[in-house]
Amino acid sequence: MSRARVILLNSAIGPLDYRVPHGLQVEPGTIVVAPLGPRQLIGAVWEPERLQTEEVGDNRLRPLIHAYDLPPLSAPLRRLIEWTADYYLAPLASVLRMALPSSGALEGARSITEYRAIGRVPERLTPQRAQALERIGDRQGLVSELAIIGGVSDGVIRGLVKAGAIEAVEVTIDDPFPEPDPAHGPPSLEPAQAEAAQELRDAVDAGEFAPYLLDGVTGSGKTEVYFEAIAETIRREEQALVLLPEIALTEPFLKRFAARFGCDPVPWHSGLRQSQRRRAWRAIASGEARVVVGARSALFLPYPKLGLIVVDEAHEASFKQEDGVQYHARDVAVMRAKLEEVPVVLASATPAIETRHMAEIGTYRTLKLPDRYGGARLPDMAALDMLKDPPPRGRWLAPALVEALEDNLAAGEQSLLFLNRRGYAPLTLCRRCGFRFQCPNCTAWMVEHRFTHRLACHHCGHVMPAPAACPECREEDSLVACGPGVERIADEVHALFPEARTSVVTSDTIWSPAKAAEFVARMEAGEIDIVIGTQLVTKGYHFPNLTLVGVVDADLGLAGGDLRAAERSFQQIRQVSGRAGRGERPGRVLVQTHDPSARVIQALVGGDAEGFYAAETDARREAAMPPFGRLAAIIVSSEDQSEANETARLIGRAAPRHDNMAVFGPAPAPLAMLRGRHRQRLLVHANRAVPIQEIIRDWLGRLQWPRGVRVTVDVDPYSFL
DNA sequence: CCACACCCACAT
DNA sequence: TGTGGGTGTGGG
Repeated sequence: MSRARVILLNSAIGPLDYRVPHGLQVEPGTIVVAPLGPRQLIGAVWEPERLQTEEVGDNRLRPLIHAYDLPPLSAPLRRLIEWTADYYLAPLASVLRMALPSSGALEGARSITEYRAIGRVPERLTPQRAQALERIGDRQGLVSELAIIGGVSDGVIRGLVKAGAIEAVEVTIDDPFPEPDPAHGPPSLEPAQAEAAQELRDAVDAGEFAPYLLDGVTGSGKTEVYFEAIAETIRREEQALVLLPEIALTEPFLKRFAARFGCDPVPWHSGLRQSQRRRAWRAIASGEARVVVGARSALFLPYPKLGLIVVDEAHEASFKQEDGVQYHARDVAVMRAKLEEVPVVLASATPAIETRHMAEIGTYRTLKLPDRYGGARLPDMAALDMLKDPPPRGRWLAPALVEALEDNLAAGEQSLLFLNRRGYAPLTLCRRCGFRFQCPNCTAWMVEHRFTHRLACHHCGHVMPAPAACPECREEDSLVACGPGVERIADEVHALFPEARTSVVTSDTIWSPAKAAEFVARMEAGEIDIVIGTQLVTKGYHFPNLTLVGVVDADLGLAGGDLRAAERSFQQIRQVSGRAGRGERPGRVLVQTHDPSARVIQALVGGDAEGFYAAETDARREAAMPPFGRLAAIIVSSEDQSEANETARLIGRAAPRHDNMAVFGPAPAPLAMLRGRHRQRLLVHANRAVPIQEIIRDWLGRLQWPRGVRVTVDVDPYSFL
């Protein structure tokens, strides 16, 4: 009897064995439907020797219900799914789910039935029938369409179908994607670019695992370089995958892609509609989709002929998934490239310390683009001391920055103010009784959004109408906004320059590629003088007339003091600075800070990236922090605070002792309550050589806790909330 | 995870 | 005796 071991799309149960009924063809990777109790679940057939299960006798096996007529998940993808589940301590089913589309796409491509005459005259040729056949000729369409063309009723057409004069044709409505043309818009590359492009083309041709760090300052033309590797991949009729950190970035990418290759690539992101998702998934799985550009989730799709992976803006923290399977797309991309035996390019102007380290020890090859493209110069940077030369009370822009904005307006050039804080004000309090608006579900203040007249929690999405009176002391007009958000800066700009045309760019205003496109178009048409934006505007965009960048609060990212705070601030301010002076006119960057002597600020202003990175890297090495050591966070959460605390203590007490490993906590997580759940955290810190996944799996696997308590492990955590 | 059996508390 | 909610368990 033929058996199959199946991973079901149900993260609570392990692999199960099924009987393969006669006539069903399955092999590892085949996507199947299997019965589970009274239900039917989708799953994937796996190599039995790679999965442990309790042995079950033949007599207890139920038969598989269906095998989809789709290419099986390839062996490299199966290994990637296993590796990801293993490394990030996630259920196999959860990782498998990322490789499969929602069930709709598994059914055949959507099709409709059209009809056309086959040129045979029916036995009974009535005048109506003759007229219809005459007029229809060799045209094809729905019954109703043919009836209109033929000038007859639907019934006549149906009669002709029955009489065998017209036949049914199944037509898929999933149009094929256009083929990008590598010869469409050949680039003009500068010598350093051409050299890097050649090396990448060679790597694509070699068809081996080869990780690259493509390191070039903002505006140095990294995209053009990896486009040449993509062109080579297309020529070889293989597939290329480009990962971008946010969908807001796809817009400028798509434009440049279309200019180079004559059409759009296949997009993959969370904003796709069901039908688009199905069409894209099927095109990818069939190999028809040549170039896919997507968010992290595109990484697990079943490319049958993958030839190249590019991770653009590879330093971006948003590549780390923070819910569900907490994987880092940059790292998984490298692993996929290794398993698929293809090159992978990590492109960044501000590579992460982890990535730089891999390059330094020679694991990654570095391709450096030292200069800006077309002779454009990096912007001049200066720090503004907010203690020495502060803005007036209730304002946030220092006089020197206001002056610079004024000059830029007069010169007809565009400016950008960067503040990584959405909304109007991060905190609202009552002047009379001191009441502060807190989220009922989270340890967080409610953020005022003046555009929508609401208070919102940025962690759980809880909203309330902006109140007129204090809910505590009932005093009216006693509520004051504390601190600035981008909306408040926009207000200040309006007050200072009533004639200036402004645009606030945050995830509240740019929530779709279409919105991003609209913003880009308005910028390029010169319809915006001053952009006020969050980190959404720090990357990817290229506006030649943008010559001034003001960083409203350079100290913001340094608060909290987590492992990567300084690095992140440096990257963010560097990236946003990179928006200035990308055309012929030079750019200028003014950085507002309360501590101009801070290392980050000094490095930014002095342009000493190398010195900054060297110092940060030394500090990490000293403290045995990543990449020199390993971290994992264990988050225990429950709606019941004492259950969460109890379980966290239980886990803490059971902590195994190992050389070169330490367990800290439990302690309340920095976000002690999130979405109504109380959270405790333990932190595991170990030497690089310690197999922490294995240790944590054993450790937690021995313990039990009440239902309702969730224990999640974040391997290589990025967020320390 | 989901469906279902089981048990107990409380209403009828 | 009936019903509903909480709890525990099996699912191949």
